[in-house]
Amino acid sequence: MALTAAEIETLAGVAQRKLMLSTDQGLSQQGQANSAAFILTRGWAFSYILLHDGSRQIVDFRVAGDFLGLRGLLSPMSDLFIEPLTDVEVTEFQIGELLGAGTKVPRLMSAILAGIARDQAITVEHLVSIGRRGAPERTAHFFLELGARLEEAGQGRKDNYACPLTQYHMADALGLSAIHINRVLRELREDGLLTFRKGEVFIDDYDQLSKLAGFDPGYLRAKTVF
Amino acid sequence: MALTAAEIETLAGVAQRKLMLSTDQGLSQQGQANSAAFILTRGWAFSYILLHDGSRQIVDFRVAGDFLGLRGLLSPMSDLFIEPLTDVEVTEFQIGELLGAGTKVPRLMSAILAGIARDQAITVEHLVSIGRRGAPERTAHFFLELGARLEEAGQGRKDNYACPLTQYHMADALGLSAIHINRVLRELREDGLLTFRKGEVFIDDYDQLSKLAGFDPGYLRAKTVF
DNA sequence: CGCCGACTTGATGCCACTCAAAAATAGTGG
DNA sequence: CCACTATTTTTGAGTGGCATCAAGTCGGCG
Repeated sequence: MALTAAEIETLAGVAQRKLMLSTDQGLSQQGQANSAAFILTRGWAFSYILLHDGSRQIVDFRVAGDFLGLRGLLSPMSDLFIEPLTDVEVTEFQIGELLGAGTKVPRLMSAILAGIARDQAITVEHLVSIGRRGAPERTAHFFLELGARLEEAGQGRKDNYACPLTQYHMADALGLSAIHINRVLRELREDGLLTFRKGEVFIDDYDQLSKLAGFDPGYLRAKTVF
Repeated sequence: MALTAAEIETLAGVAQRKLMLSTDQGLSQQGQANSAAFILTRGWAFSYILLHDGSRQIVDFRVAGDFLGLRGLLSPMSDLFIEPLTDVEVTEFQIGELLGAGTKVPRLMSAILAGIARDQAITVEHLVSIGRRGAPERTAHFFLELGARLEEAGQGRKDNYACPLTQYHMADALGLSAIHINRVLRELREDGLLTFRKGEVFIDDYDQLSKLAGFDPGYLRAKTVF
């Protein structure tokens, strides 16, 4: 988001410490205890909600550069859990300090708000997918979004990237059953659109897939206010 | 959210002008042109996304006290439209001024962020509903949330409130067809749980309905950071 | 009175779920 | 290195929830 050197220095003054976490260490409660949040610097994580009947809705997969646990600090008793999906590296910071720095450096606050707005836009797009797109379109859209985000984060190419998800993860993110995800993936593969194999995504026909999904990456861009 | 007199005065210094709008006047583009956003002070509005195939996903219904169009200012080319559902009264403000006031009065900034976090929590809850709840549970949850929000806004009781929605609105918000919404409403009515008639909602058995929906209003509360 | 939007109901069909189980892959300890 | 187990992927069969198509009812309004 192109901060100046001075702004990055301010941010560095806030950043607290790097943490390494592995798959079994949830980090939603962790942050809430000491009102800390995180920026994910390496690996994948995901945020989800657990329903009373045991089913799970994954809200988003988080990759390098994304905030983690911001909402938990602004909303009490957040039932939104966050878990690493791979081993991850996060940098922890105090929410108060970050916002304090933001008040001193308006452009920093603007960047924070832009990040929050982007997360909101992503959630809305997921809502649209689940609410109004059929299973193949939804699945296609999912992998296109991931590709765009990963490429932006320097984690691969938008049409070919490593992806540590199981089909159960995809199912819980897309509001489908894992079995049906499997069938949809096969269909997309046989149509020469997308291949998911052994933790790697190959988008075989980017244009056709984008057209199928109605994918427009506009919502992933954020705008600074000041 | 209990601001002090001084804080409210700061807010009043920001507030620009009251506008009256009727059903046919969209207000998403309106705000973006002059980087203004709104607080809805009377009436109902709704935000939605239009898909290429003409279908519509309603993201949220907005009632008195809610922000309108905040995201459009933080995210470029927002494809999120906002429209009045009834005649509405809004107070317009400049986003820059609001945030400027926020930097001077940290508790105000905290309140703004809490509002944003609440909106995010609401969107996530809709995502969960559409992704993992069946049609009756989803519909029940919808009316319970509306009731809670309206009661908080002083617009009725959580178990009995005026509701100017058509079944088409509900369908597009809940990811169902209007026809199926109709059947679900009948079912809920016949089970003595909820009655929707002529623009008014009666929740006949609040506890049973909450249990059916798995409704927990915790996510509607926001927390101040400072 | 005639029209139009919203609501209601019935019939039919498909998309995606569930149940069931085999095959492939990964992880583990001997 | 191999046997053993757990996890993930894959496929089949049957079912059901919700969509779509079709048509009729009700109420408001010009």
